Amino acid sequence: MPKKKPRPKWRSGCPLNASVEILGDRWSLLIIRDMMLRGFRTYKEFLDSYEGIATNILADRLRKLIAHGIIATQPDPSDGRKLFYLLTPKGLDLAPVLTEMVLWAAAHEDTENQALVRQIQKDKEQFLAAMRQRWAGKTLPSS
Amino acid sequence: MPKKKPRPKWRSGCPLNASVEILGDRWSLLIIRDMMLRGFRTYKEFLDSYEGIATNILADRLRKLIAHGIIATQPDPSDGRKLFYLLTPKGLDLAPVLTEMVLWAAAHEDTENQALVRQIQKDKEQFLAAMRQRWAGKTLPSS
DNA sequence: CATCTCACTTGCAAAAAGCAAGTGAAAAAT
DNA sequence: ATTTTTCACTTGCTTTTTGCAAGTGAGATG
Repeated sequence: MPKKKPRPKWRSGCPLNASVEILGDRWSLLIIRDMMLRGFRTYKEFLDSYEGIATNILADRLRKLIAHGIIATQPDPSDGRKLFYLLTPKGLDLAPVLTEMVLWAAAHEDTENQALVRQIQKDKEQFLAAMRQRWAGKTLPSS
Repeated sequence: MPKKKPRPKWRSGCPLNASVEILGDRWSLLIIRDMMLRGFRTYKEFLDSYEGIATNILADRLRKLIAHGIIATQPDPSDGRKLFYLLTPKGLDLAPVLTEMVLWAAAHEDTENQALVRQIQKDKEQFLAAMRQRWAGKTLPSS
């Protein structure tokens, strides 16, 4: 039988490079933020998010995040038009990355949402534990 | 007197968005990795790094990192052609971000450099402390 | 003093991002 | 029941960014 993983062929084997190739653009992490911290689940919610992603870019990023096993979809049982996008365990594991990026920007740039920032600063580990708790039993398998 | 900060005008005030606007591309964090973990300091070293950044993109990213106060330059006293690029304290503060991105990719993708990964996994805090130690007295002020 | 190295710049093609408008299936309103 | 609205997209087009190849000028090296 053929290979299961036909080599995603990264530019290099460096783990940081892999992260950058998957997440290194101006939108992917914001979509994950909206899911993880704001509880957004539908296309429309992401589209209406404050930064204003274009609809074709959103569709593309959702496709790529699904392809990378970071998010997955579930039909809304009560509305045949709607699709729920939810994190996979791999996607939830991005919480520490987002957390550190929030702390870095809060420390060095003029940003808002100081409530969240102080909560993280107060106890990072318990913030992450709470996040995992919020998502317990809600993540989806990656396809 | 005029305002010191004439509003960098982010897409939003969210700290994660600020991080993404500054670092969200396919090269910036790799340059910082090369400086932080590999001790690269010159244009040529970055240019010859494995992933193969194009020279015009490298020049552009270095300019932007300087503009954001993440790196700064210092002339080589023993060679008038050479310029040393070094991290500022703000740049060094990206260590936790890089660290978490390395751990995430190592956990979920097929990557190399398991020696580094295991070192980080064994004791993240002492890894970061060692990094700060390595850079103690070597960071530059941001212009 | 000719050649080489270093840190870039320039010009152009290709790829990606951004914008506006459109589509089809399903739900809601009339 | 039929029109209208909502939802999750797609399509077409323009602008911006990326990538590649070649070139430049100041400074070092042989």
